[in-house]
Amino acid sequence: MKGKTISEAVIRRLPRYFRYLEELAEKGVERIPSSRIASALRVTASQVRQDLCSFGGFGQQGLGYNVEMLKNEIADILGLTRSYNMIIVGFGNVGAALAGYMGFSKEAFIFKAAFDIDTDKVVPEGLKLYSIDKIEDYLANNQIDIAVICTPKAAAQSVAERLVAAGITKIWNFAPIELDLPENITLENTNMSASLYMLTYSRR
Amino acid sequence: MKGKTISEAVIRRLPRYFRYLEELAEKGVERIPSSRIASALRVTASQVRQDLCSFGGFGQQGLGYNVEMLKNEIADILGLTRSYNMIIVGFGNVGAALAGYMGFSKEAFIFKAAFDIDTDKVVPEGLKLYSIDKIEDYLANNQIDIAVICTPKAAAQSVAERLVAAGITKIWNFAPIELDLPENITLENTNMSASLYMLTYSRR
DNA sequence: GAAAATTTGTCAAATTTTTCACTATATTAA
DNA sequence: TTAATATAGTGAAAAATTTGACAAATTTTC
Repeated sequence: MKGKTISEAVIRRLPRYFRYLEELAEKGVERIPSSRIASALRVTASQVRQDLCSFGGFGQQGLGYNVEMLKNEIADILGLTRSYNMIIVGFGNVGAALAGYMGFSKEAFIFKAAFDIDTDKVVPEGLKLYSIDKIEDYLANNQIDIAVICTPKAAAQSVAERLVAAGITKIWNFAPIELDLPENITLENTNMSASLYMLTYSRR
Repeated sequence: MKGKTISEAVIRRLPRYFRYLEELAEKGVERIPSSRIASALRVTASQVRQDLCSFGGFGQQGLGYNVEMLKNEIADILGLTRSYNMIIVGFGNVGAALAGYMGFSKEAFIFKAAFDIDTDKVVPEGLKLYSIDKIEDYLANNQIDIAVICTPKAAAQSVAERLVAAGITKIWNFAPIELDLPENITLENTNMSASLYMLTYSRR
């Protein structure tokens, strides 16, 4: 299926493949068959092959896939080969957790600054904390790719509007509210509850 | 479509409907048409109607849906009308963020205890912190519905196995690793990176 | 070196999901 | 009271996704 555009469904699975391949690479695994990827991720081997084939087919019949090669290919598709400057707005528990989170690569995602009402909070080495009033100033003088909203629900919409007005086009929202923003803004919501509800919902 | 089983795709959207309906209810909105739900959630009105209809059709032609009624119905489907006792294993940034998170209803989800190597950490009022060695003891004496894993990557698999051995069947995993657990364990992964990667991936 | 085993790539079928188009019902305005 | 408007429910078409099956390529075994 080379040359075709990669479908939404495939893209959504890429982060999982990527993370698993990172794990394998760390362990020094060099090659892996689709069947093992499948069982680790609880999907079918056919799906893994179909997915991987949709952007090129890097496997080798009889052998499996080259872990390093596949990992790099996926990183490239996901845009992880460059770096992104980020700011966090609202430095409460969630903001602090993100700033300290070890799950994403430190090279690709650079937390430049955090903004909060309380500027006396303790922040990790290297991160600067400013008053939330300074957002516009800061954005006028610094090139920022992604803004993360971790404010309480009540503040989220107005903060989002200010960010957009200041030129931000990619927003990662952790506030538990549906933001109403222009179509051209790329908005990703991380609804922590959603995943939890899948545990309380009992299938069948 | 009454009577039919609710499809996977619909279930995954229910938490979003639910959160939006909570918002509306808070604002005192009594009725809402599918078209408004659709634009708020950036989906089509047709999909909203189809989804809601799949578990009963609580709307009224010409009028829209009753917010309170719909919210309760979804809460019921998602299993949010009872409460769940939870423990957090690994009380770092992420564990602390969850314990303090305001996004999910405090009635339904009760954080009973946290476990960490360092028992001197500060925990919120009402939550007890134990040494991670005490997990088995604790689970033998307390009825717990859901365990949340927030340990570093390296500890996650072994912690998960201990939880399963101690009788836990529902695990919410925040550690950035694919856990390998028996089929009968309900496992939900929250991969914080996944959502972020959707921002760095540029469509088209 | 031949046979057996492994494993990908890929086509096509099966299934699921989404969208469309229209009917029925309710409300509002004239 | 009637016409216009708004809106849910629903069957069916369309689109997207997943699964199954198998040929082709490669490695391993004997």
